[in-house]
Amino acid sequence: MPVDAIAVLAEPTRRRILDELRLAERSVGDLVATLDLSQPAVSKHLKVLREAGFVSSRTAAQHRIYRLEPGPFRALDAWLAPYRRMWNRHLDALERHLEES
Amino acid sequence: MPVDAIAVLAEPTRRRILDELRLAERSVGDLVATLDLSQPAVSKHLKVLREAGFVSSRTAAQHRIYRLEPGPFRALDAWLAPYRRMWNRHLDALERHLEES
DNA sequence: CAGTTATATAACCGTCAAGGCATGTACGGG
DNA sequence: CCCGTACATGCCTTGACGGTTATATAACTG
Repeated sequence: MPVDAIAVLAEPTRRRILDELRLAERSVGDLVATLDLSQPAVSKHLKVLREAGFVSSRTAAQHRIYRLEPGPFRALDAWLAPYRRMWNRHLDALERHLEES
Repeated sequence: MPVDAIAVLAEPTRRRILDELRLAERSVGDLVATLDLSQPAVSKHLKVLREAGFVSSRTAAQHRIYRLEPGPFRALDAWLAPYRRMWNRHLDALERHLEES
């Protein structure tokens, strides 16, 4: 991975942007309006998200439309997988315990 | 959530600690040895992980044994869920495309 | 209970990243 | 073409965070 996907997600504002984009594509201006943040700040976060592969942009007239890209989310899911196995073991143990009682 | 679980995971050293603990419980000294980091640094990371619920500790003689706790991992998985739906839609679209060809 | 081992905390420092303002750039409309 | 709109970039300040050294606390050991 070129940049650290999890570190990118650590920023709450960036997660808010992703939540917005999960619902629909958005222009930068749209995001500025809904996030109540300065336009440069939003653009900078979008740059970080873009370089980490979380979003892509296309130019539509004088607007830039941003959309989600699934790749890094899948990478995060893959990172989580071994831990998921762990908590499934916990669940199994709990089930066995419940069956015994 | 009291603390931001994703921000806690943003630190590479903390992820290394979690990777170690995924394999087995470890004392602080064990972690210091395998991570090649000062003992205070490790203790501070463990404190952050503890307060975020990623690990718990028990006292065994003069050692403190740390172990993973699944809770925050499950929370992260839950956060990821709506995005997982998104990339599954992508997969569905890809499958339809392949069927058509 | 004095010394030693294992871990936690304190104080300090350097770095880095997020935000604001000012400015640059690109694109369209008149 | 030139102006206005939409967005990006540069610069600066500030606050949060990770690391180190030094010190405090806790628990076993003889």
